[in-house]
Amino acid sequence: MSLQIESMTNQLNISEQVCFPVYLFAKEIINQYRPFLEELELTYPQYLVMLVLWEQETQTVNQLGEKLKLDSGTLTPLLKRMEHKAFITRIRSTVDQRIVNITLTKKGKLLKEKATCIPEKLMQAMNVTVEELAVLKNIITKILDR
Amino acid sequence: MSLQIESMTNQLNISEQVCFPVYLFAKEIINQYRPFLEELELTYPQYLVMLVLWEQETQTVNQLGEKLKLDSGTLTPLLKRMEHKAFITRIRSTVDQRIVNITLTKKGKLLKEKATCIPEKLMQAMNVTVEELAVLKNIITKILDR
DNA sequence: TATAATTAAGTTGTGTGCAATTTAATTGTG
DNA sequence: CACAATTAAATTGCACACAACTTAATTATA
Repeated sequence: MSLQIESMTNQLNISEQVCFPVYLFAKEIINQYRPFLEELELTYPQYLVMLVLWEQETQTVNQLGEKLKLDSGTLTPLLKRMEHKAFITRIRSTVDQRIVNITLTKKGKLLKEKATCIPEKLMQAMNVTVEELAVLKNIITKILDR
Repeated sequence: MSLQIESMTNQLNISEQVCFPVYLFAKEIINQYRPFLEELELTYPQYLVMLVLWEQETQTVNQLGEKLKLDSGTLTPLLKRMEHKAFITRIRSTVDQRIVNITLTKKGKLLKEKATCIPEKLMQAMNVTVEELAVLKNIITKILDR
């Protein structure tokens, strides 16, 4: 009895933790994206880079890193792989030789069309409603913006 | 004007996506845990293993994998690192030689005390309320349980 | 009871993610 | 102008995460 009570009120009980479901949820989202993104030859982080570039086709490594919260240690090899797949070009700025400009190729721009259906497909695959997503996004962005 | 409207209604606009904040949030949680877990010589996934083992001190690799949604490709090297730090033992079952039993060492059990304050510290570090966490957990577990 | 099927871990290979450091270029200051 | 400080990427090293495969052991079945 006392054992059960201890277990039920234990802060370290994994079922009580919020961080664990968030961790599982983030992994599950990436796993649900995988089959759709494989058709585009993209991983999830690479897809995020494409999302940012589809909004503005040329950006520095730094700008991408700020928007995606990734450092050059992650981005440099990731961008090299994307360059190898011919979705982007990596061209060092002539004005400031420290800066590398990342630009969408024609192939990269064309990929946007094939990607438009993905958010819809993912919602269906995960069986979530717009309302649930709205509440989630609302709480999470509120916390992250602090 | 039409460009602005296009941008505002574009499903691929990263600011419209829910998956991106979830991805950022999960990373942020791990980053907030890092300094507290470093004091215990644990990474976040290793901490999750400890949470599960603190509830039941002996479990197979399979059982851990099911609870944490990790496969042996992730768990085997992770558990070897935890064994090396003497938090657990890895002993192959004599009844079924395929099975490896993971058991907390004394050092591993003692670590629980030092960990009790972590959930509280994390809530303060991330500046979140119990209510926000409850709503988050409620929605996420509902989606994951489908 | 042989042998096929299944199961549990482990291995290999690829791709993040981040800390710490390095390299090269630019900017700031005496 | 010289030199220190700063900045942008790249590099190195370590730890996941997962797909695909292998190995060894157990179970099921003809």
